[in-house]
Amino acid sequence: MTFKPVTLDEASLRILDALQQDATLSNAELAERVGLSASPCWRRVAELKQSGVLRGAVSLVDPLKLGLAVNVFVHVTLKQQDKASLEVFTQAISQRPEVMECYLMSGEADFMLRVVVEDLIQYQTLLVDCLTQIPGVASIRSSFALSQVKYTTALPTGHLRG
Amino acid sequence: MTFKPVTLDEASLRILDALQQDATLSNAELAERVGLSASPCWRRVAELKQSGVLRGAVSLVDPLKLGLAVNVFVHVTLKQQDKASLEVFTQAISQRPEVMECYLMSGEADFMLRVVVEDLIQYQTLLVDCLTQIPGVASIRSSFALSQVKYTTALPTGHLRG
DNA sequence: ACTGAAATGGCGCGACC
DNA sequence: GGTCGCGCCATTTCAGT
Repeated sequence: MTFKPVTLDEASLRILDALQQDATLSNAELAERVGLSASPCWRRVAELKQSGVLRGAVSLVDPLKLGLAVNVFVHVTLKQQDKASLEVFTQAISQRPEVMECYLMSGEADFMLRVVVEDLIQYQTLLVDCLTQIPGVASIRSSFALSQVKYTTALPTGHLRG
Repeated sequence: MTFKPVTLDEASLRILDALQQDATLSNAELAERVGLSASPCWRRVAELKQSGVLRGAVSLVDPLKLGLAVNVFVHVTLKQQDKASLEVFTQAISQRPEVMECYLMSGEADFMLRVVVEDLIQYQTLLVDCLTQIPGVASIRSSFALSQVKYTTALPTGHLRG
């Protein structure tokens, strides 16, 4: 299980902050930025990786440059909430590349997805070819985003300091 | 404006796919993976960067390892939807590190946020100290995620191929 | 546990085919 | 788009404090 938190001192938190902003930093630059010298900095990064705090690094792409202008939030309810139904839905959703995020929700809707598509036509295709085909789906409600005001991958670390 | 899409051939799409999965790939590894040799591969990456398709690279951190177990979706409506009100809200939200995403929505709610926090106490703090303090906010509705079923930063590229 | 030096080896990056 | 190769610099180890 990946569930146990970790104790992190100030230096490690600084490292996480810096790397969440820019993963291309060389170890030398990173060390300078967090106020360590190269070796201990490198050691901490290695520890953070192997403890699973740092999960890897990814490049970020501008969705508009790919023509992906539309974010759709999809609220899905299932006919039954038993484990098997959830599993089926989860599996079906996970392999769809348009589905960026999926959450199991409390309250009325069972799942909420963020889907990114070029246009409404393409969303309709996803809807009829995929979502409505998944067994156990009772209802689907879609909300459309007009624009993305903020999007970050950098988790807050303030709660772990004073 | 960062709005104009770009024409991308198969090799560039392969590069984007690879880098969206793993930004730590060296140019040599990347070249091999996409079936190019090093120089042309490097040239393409440079072009993708300067055309703004590649926006940079970030490290991803496991939220549970930081004790950030709760995702909250917050639906906010404003008293008026004029430009000034939107601007005020946008500004206030942008600097809060707990706010991971914010979208301007069509339909009933004006904004939708994804907020990540340790627990409900911390969410309550954000609510009363920040969200309800923003001038022009008419109503706030919160939905809680029980778990994150899928989360990816990798945009789909399939729509740009055949 | 951090520092600094030092060696090695990979790779960025240009010139040229 | 591919090949070659120089030279830089980041990574990694080791000894020292």
